Amino acid sequence: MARLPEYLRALHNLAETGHETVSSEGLANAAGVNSAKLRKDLSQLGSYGTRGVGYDVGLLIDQIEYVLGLTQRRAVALVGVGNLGHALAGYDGFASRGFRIAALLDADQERVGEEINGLVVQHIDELPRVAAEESIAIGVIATPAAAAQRVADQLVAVGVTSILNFAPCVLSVPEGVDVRKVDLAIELQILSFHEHRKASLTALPAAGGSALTALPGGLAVTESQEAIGT
Amino acid sequence: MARLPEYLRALHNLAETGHETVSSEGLANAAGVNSAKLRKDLSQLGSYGTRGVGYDVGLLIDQIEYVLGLTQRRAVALVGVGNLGHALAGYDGFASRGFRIAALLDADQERVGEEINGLVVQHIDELPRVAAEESIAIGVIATPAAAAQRVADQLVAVGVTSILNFAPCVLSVPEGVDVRKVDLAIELQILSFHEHRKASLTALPAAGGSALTALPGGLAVTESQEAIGT
DNA sequence: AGGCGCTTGTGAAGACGTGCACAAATCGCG
DNA sequence: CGCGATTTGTGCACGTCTTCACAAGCGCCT
Ligand SMILES: NC(=O)c1ccc[n+]([C@@H]2O[C@H](COP(=O)([O-])OP(=O)(O)OC[C@H]3O[C@@H](n4cnc5c(N)ncnc54)[C@H](O)[C@@H]3O)[C@@H](O)[C@H]2O)c1
Ligand SMILES: NC(=O)c1ccc[n+]([C@@H]2O[C@H](COP(=O)([O-])OP(=O)(O)OC[C@H]3O[C@@H](n4cnc5c(N)ncnc54)[C@H](O)[C@@H]3O)[C@@H](O)[C@H]2O)c1
Repeated sequence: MARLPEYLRALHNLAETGHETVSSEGLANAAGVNSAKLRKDLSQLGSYGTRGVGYDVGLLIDQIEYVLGLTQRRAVALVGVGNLGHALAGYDGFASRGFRIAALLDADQERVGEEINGLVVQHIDELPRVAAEESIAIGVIATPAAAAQRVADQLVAVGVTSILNFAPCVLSVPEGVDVRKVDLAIELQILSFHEHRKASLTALPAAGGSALTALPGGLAVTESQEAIGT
Repeated sequence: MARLPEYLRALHNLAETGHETVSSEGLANAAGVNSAKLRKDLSQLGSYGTRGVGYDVGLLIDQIEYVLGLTQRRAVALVGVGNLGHALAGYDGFASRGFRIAALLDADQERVGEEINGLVVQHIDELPRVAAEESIAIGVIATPAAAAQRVADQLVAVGVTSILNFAPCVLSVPEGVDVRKVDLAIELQILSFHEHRKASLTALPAAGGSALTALPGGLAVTESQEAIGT
């Protein structure tokens, strides 16, 4: 389930604020989901809370971290140390959430040798050696779109089976390799769509427009968070 | 539909490579989705292709851009010009996809006055004035999680109804305000989950483990892209 | 003009996710 | 020890999304 990491983050927050147990409703609130959904997710997971009491925060954290495979600190290789790559390399949120940036790689000789956050940028051709030394589990692509497919192929070639792609393009990978994409422009465009929809609704409260102007009203967008509490 | 932006990007690619028309199958491939799904999405949209030929690329781009509300170049305010904020401010992919970064805001006096990409960082207290001047449509939050809710409140107070949040926390906003969240650690954790699942499957090909080790096999994660072609 | 191949648009079936509502279980307290 | 308050786990129904499959439509070639 894609919501498990969200629960995990909320649980860590709760643990830091001293809570030892939490009810499904409390955790659901903290994670921004329905309590029934949360209970169903957690029951799928096999972990058990105590009826009448709730869930043991520490136990649940361990359970979720186990299922997510976070018991081992996975090594991440970051390819493309440009504008975005720098920000990612300097981000401490990875380390605190179960990951270790094990290598920074770039094709630009100008960048090779640069040190960021205690790591030295290496040339992309070093990838096979680095992968062997560090047993890279996840590859992050932060290169321009034109280079992304090639980098993906290189990552796959050295045995990486999970890729996080920031370049705005679709990657072709062999079966068994997982790709997740983050595209900021797409996120903005989805927001823009909602803006447009909202504008159309207020401007034309009682239908009337052409098929085109009336259209945006009925479309749905998933994965969004709208209007949670106040 | 959340897939429209993906189609749009693929269409722009096709337009640049000289294609004038495209079949649903061709576009579906380029966007990494099923062709039937794509046709259904496009028919929902009301735009029409020509049977036996396909879709007119230029026309379809116009249609989708209209529905997404990209005919007007929306103004974006970026709050939190730190590690990540710098990368975003320096990113040219926004401008080319229908957006204009209209303001950079930060609470740190040290950062106020700094110029990035032709824009000067202003103090967050200037937000009301900036919003009035630039008619901000979308707010991007790139501050630490602890400040995110406060910033969101400030954005809402000046009339922003769409927020893109990079801070790892859930935001409470009034009804009618849309929030989308991007959390890189969550993306990595989902990949880690898949790694774990794959490892469990190869290690225990014929069941046998405890309930816990057997569990990761049956869980699904949406929004991912797995094994598309080769 | 007619037929043929190709492509769209869509009906229907199935899979999937969501949320309600309630029984079962546990704890605390009298 | 028993009862009530509380909370989990889940059966069920409903709506949505996905995919297949095919009829209808269009253009081209003869
Ligand atoms: N900067 C952002 O905020 C941002 C936001 C969203 C998406 N993106 C996307 O992220 C990607 C990177 O953006 P950026 O702003 O950092 O670009 P950038 O040009 O600053 O950095 C790209 C880096 O990749 C390196 N590179 C190029 N080809 C390579 C190869 N074959 N192997 C290894 N390294 C290679 C370059 O040397 C450069 O250092 C782009 O696809 C962009 O669309 C960036
Ligand atoms: N750097 C990354 O690659 C990365 C990746 C994923 C998520 N994030 C998240 O993005 C956020 C920012 O990360 P960062 O690395 O840029 O942090 P950062 O500390 O480098 O930058 C945060 C900036 O926000 C400013 N700020 C703080 N409070 C503010 C307020 N109330 N109003 C306006 N500005 C305020 C600070 O002055 C600072 O400039 C964090 O929540 C982080 O978890 C960052």
